[in-house]
Amino acid sequence: MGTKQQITERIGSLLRDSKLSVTETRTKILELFMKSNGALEHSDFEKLAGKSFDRVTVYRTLQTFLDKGIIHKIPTTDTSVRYAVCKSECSEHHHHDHHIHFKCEECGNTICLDDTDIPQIHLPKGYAAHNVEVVVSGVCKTCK
Amino acid sequence: MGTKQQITERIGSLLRDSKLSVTETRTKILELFMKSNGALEHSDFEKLAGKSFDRVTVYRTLQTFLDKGIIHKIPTTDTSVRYAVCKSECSEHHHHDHHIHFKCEECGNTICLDDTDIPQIHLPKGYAAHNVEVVVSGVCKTCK
DNA sequence: ATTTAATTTGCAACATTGTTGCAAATTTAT
DNA sequence: ATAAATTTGCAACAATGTTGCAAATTAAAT
Repeated sequence: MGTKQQITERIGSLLRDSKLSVTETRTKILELFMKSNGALEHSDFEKLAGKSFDRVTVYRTLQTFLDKGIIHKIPTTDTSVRYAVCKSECSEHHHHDHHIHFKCEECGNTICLDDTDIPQIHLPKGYAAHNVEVVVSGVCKTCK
Repeated sequence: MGTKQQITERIGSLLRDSKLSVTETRTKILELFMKSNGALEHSDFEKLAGKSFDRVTVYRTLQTFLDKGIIHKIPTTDTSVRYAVCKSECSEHHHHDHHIHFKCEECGNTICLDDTDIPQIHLPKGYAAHNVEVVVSGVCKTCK
């Protein structure tokens, strides 16, 4: 993972690569993503960081990160929107974050399974598939 | 599909089978589900039915239908919650609504693909899968 | 068919979540 | 160091979801 210093530097590069100003809020939000080993939703930022930044700023920051391909959304069956950081190969125009997601029913954590194959889906005649989203729920490694 | 009379009768049976009172609101909401050939979200009911019933009643009715296994939720990457009617074999305790979902990027419609196989996912060691949700997006039959 | 009991509905009030405009503060470029 | 551009926080608002309770509707019992 590296020292705090190193992490901050890595986040700085990530932001500069995406042509974004390196601000305190953006750095802190990315730090929270890196610390948590799972997906985060909006309300988590308030819980994790208290009132250190404004709700509006969080919304705007997450939207910016989405636009730049730094994070991606994970489908849910409730009203919450969950986000996770993309792998380094992702960019604004080219996403390599095709992977399945796993939600643990015990700890509630959602993680990206990068090394698990995305299945081939054999659709009925006449349908064209552009994207396949898979969310598996069950019990994760650590909760077992 | 049958006459309006027949549909109303079928909905009545469905509700009675689930041990629910047959009310105007419930009947009308189920009618809307049957008419639409796709998933519906909360706001659709206000659009489709105007102010014929209260927002609160719609929320409560959808929750009741979920509890009884009459409808199920479909995962999305936004804050909306989409619902679709379950097949007849579903009940409060035993759900057979395991199927994948397809969202058309053209018409925005989400449908259940009942005859498409749910893929086997080979998870990393230590993970146990209880449920697999698949949402495919692309272009549907009619929009092609 | 009436009456009674149980359930459902609609209203009001509130809580949570997400959005927009704009001035102040911060960051980047000169 | 200064100017330009961007980002942030505040206020105000809009949309979405929840709860308690009285009135209305539905189901059950006579």
